[in-house]
Amino acid sequence: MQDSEISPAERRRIRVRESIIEAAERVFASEGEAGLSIRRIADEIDYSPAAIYKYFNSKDDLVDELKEAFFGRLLTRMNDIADQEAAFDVRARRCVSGYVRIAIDKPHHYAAAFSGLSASQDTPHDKASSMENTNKGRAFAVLTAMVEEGIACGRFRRGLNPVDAAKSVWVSTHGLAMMICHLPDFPGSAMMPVGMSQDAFVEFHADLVVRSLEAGAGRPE
Amino acid sequence: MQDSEISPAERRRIRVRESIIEAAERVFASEGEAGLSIRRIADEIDYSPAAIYKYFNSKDDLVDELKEAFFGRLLTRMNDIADQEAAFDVRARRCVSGYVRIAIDKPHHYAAAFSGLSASQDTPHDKASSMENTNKGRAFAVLTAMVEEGIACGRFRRGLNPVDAAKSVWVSTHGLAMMICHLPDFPGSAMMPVGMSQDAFVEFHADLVVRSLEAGAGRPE
DNA sequence: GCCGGAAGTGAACGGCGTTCACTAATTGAA
DNA sequence: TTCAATTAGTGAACGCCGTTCACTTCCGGC
Repeated sequence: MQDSEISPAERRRIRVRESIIEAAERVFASEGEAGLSIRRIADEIDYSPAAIYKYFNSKDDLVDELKEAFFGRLLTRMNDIADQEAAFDVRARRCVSGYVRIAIDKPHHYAAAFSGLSASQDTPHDKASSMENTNKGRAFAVLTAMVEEGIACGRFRRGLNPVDAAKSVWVSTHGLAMMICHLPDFPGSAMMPVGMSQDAFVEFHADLVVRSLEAGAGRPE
Repeated sequence: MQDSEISPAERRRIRVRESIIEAAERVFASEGEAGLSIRRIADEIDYSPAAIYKYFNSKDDLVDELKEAFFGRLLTRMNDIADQEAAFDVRARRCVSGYVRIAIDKPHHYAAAFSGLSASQDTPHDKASSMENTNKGRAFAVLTAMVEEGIACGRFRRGLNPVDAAKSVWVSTHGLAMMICHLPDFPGSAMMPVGMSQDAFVEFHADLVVRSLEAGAGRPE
């Protein structure tokens, strides 16, 4: 709370640390993980490469911090959507399309955030630590709550396990996000007459994803 | 047709080329794109690194060939499923779960096959070349045909554009495949009581994906 | 037997992450 | 104010990487 508590030395340290992250973020956003090197960051902030290691243990640690920050922004967006005053169907579809739009905004970030498979490897899910404490986990919780609301209000099928259903929704949404990250002009990159615009396809897909949970006379359970 | 047409020299060349691909495939499957280096392949086949460049213009070219071969196997699998004699619903769901199972078999291959964004960058979709001629494109065509059959036989909503609907299905399937590639124990890596087994979740997701296209009294169009 | 082209090589270039011995600066205590 | 101890920052190096190039060696056609 009181800034007087922290010394000038600490303040300087924080400033430098943040300048590293800023530089990394800048390079990352424009050139992706491939274009991001310790030496490049060092150039950007006029330090020697070795200096970075006084602030981060490894490049992976640094990149992990970028990812977690990205999930933080994603979480904020998800919460914003969940808190909107709108019909349930609208909010539900916006959960999907809003999520995808974040990937469209920062494709390099999104793709990278889901690339590493180390997180659950080094600590093989020792407690319930893998989720719950991360922004990724919290964003998923927003989705689960949305599904629960849908079941409670009768829009979604009773008997659906909210966690599993939320996973399925997440996965379907993730798929579109990834596809757009890797094939930047995705709807249009497959097949001939281009079909819809990207925006229209995102809405279309969001509709289908929500539909997959809806109660209907088609077939029950 | 006649083997006598090709000279011993050509035959040797082909043998070496294939030994390179074999070695690459081996390393790739076990250690992923990160563990695959020209020097490593050279070690594996007892050649110098420079020798590889007599057979491939670049590492990217080599990797592209691995990817295309992978899509070839995926296409075979998709065709097998489409040709099965089974109720439409069963085949439709198997399209999804079978696709995902390939990603489970060869996660490194699957993830890598969708990582690069170069393919549509260098030739910015000059003709209709980006698809149609690739195994990826042909696999997608199988999916589109499946959707068309569903519409024709009344299981899927009339008015659905088959290409767009197939894209949505593909994307949802791709999402699960990717998730499993990156978080190897995916269903279970999110939230507490683990829920279903991976197999069960794949089937569950396949069902939801197919449902999203189904005709039902819920809401029309 | 000879020659041209292909196959294969070793050394090098520039870039990468990372480490380490080192200097320069800052701080807290005497 | 001075001095020791801690910290920030550096330059050079190590071992990787993809790629190139001059070079030798080998093989097939004359």
